[in-house]
Amino acid sequence: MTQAKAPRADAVRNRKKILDAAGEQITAHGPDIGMDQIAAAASVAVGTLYRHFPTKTDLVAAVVAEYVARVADDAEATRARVKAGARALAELTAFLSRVIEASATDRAVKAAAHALGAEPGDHTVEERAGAAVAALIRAGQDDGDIHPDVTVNDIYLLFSTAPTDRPAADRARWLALVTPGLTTNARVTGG
Amino acid sequence: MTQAKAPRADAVRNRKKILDAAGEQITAHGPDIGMDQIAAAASVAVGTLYRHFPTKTDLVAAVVAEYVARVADDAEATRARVKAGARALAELTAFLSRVIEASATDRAVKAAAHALGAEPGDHTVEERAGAAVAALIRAGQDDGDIHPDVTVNDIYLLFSTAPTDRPAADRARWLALVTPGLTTNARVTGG
Amino acid sequence: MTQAKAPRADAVRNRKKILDAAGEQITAHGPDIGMDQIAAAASVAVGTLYRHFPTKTDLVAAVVAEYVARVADDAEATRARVKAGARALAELTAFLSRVIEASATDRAVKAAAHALGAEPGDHTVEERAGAAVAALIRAGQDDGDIHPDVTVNDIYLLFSTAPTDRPAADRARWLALVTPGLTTNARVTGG
Amino acid sequence: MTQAKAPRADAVRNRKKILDAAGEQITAHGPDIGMDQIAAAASVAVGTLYRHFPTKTDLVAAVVAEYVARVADDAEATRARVKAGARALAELTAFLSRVIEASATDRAVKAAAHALGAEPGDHTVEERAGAAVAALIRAGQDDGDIHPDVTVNDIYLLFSTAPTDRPAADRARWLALVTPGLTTNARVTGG
DNA sequence: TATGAATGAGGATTCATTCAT
DNA sequence: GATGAATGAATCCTCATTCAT
Repeated sequence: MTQAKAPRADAVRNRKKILDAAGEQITAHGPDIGMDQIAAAASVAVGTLYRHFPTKTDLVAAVVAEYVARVADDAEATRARVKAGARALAELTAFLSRVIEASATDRAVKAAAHALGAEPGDHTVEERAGAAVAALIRAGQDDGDIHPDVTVNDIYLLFSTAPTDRPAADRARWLALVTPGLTTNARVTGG
Repeated sequence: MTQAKAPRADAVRNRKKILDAAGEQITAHGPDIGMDQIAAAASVAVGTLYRHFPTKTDLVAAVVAEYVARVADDAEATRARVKAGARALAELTAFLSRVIEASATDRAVKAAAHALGAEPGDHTVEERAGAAVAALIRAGQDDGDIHPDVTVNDIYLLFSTAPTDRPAADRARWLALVTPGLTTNARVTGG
Repeated sequence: MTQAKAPRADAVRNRKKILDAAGEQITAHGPDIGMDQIAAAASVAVGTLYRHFPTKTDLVAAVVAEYVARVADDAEATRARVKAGARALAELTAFLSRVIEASATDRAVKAAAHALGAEPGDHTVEERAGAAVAALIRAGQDDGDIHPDVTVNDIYLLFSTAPTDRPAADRARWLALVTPGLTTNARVTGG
Repeated sequence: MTQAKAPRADAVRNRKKILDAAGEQITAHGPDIGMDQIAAAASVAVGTLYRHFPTKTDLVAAVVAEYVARVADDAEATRARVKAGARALAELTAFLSRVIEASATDRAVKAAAHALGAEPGDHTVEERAGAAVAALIRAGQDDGDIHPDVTVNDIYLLFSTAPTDRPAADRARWLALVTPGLTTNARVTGG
């Protein structure tokens, strides 16, 4: 009913600046980076930072949310490609790989979130990603490539345990070790 | 003649108390737990704590070292069993499982170590574990159970990414997902 | 247009309060006085104190600098008087006396500075004082009152060895003992 | 009446070791050196150190006392030489110089004593030094070399303000500046 | 609304001193 | 008597958060 609070052009701009700076700083210096330093990196005063995010926890949660949103976008794009005919297993693997690479950049963000007990604020985004990944899995299972037991939670489990802070070679090897567990004939007892 | 410098009885006891308390507290409250709190949990004064470990980093390193030593012991016992005729793959998997279960207790300790840049002091222990694991792998490869590409580093990679802070069900599922990558017929292209 | 960044009024006031309190506290209780106590004496929180002076060393250095500045002012005023016709030797002696009296208040500050290895930040002030004193000496030498060998360093040497922590009578006696060394016919062998 | 507590050979030896070590350590690292470190330098345990000196203050006082005793010895030797015919003023000056040189070594000891509010324990020694110096002064006054106003306290005043922590050149210059104040024709008005 | 100064609890660490062995 | 481990108050400093301008 009330008007949607007109311009706020700079407020929006500030929010973005802060979010970016926070991501960079946490990535670069770990979760113990100070709020003052984040503010400085964003060329804002601490007060402004606190106006946008009442708590450090809130800020970190927002950074994580942004990251999750990117993952969700990627997941949906991947699903679209599969719908258009791409092989599901290959796409899923590539998706996993991409996410891990991205995480390697955002390194400590997860740690920060965990350390602060930050709760993901926006469940919508997660559901979006979840739906897309579920579709990918189902497609792969229909192809007969992905093991029937595999669920979305398995993918999350792998995400959350990926060696994002290790060198690229380790990350690649890890993906290679982990992929068989998703495929049809990967069961040990299958031999 | 050979009494080893009389009165170290309580010092030894204290060292143990501190190490245990540190493990518990870090596990329970993360790496940012205060030294005072660890001291209190060990029923010691901070000074005592600092007499045994000159730095928080040193303390955490010691906790990690203790944990690593236990893993090394387990690895050697496992190797012994295999030498005595047990099937290598099954033993290795069980070993992995056991280590992860134990880690679940020590939860944040690794994180603390990493956050503080703690260096493992005693490389001997690591080598001990490494040798035992290498022997296990070789035995499994001789059995034709373990994939020829698998190395000790792979095992470490899995260790370090295990979801130690997740519920038991997740840990079990993770192990199931990851095992195929170690076995002979786990190659995707094998189908 | 040219307002100099509005609201520094209280910051300035606080800086002054801190500097004063620090001087008093160090004077009264020596260099080992705690930062918390200085803060309390200044009616400020420790944080404020650290915002103004990032280190105890910095704070002490600032206190010393303030003191040096006052000395420099006095030196210049004295030179001005001499330029206007006053007798140089008498003025120099009086100046020495005044500085020592002032020092008696600032007592342990020098010790604190030394103990903390505080470096004087503002060499300008020292040069200002040095120039003024040099002029005084030269004038006195032109008068034939001050011994030709006397240099600015001699004055500094006397400053730094003045018994600032002794009762007034001692300080006066010390000045009397030391003055002959500066005058023309003070050479022992001159007799 | 009771026997004088027989041997204690090692106790005596320990006391000496501690005193020496304390002197060295305080000289080298200032008054804030730890008791543990002094104990280590003396190759004793802290407990032993505390058996001999119940308090850090006591220890420092003892170190100072030892130093004062050496000065007293020198003073008496000097008086003896004057009694045997040496010129009093020259001897007094040389004595002053020697004491300052020695002090330069013991540097921070005085500071330590002051910082801890250490009271000189053995007034006998001081009286011994005082008597000798008084005799020297009187002899010089009888010679007509030393100004009639000069007292023992003046000498103490100079002692206590000597630039013991400055380079040798400064110490020499200081002595030159200060000597005229002690001699007969040092009065300004004498010209 | 943005700014940045102020707050003050909390953290790691030190060190004189005590006390069990 | 000697030893050295234990104690714990005290110190310097940091940092999330509040609030006056």
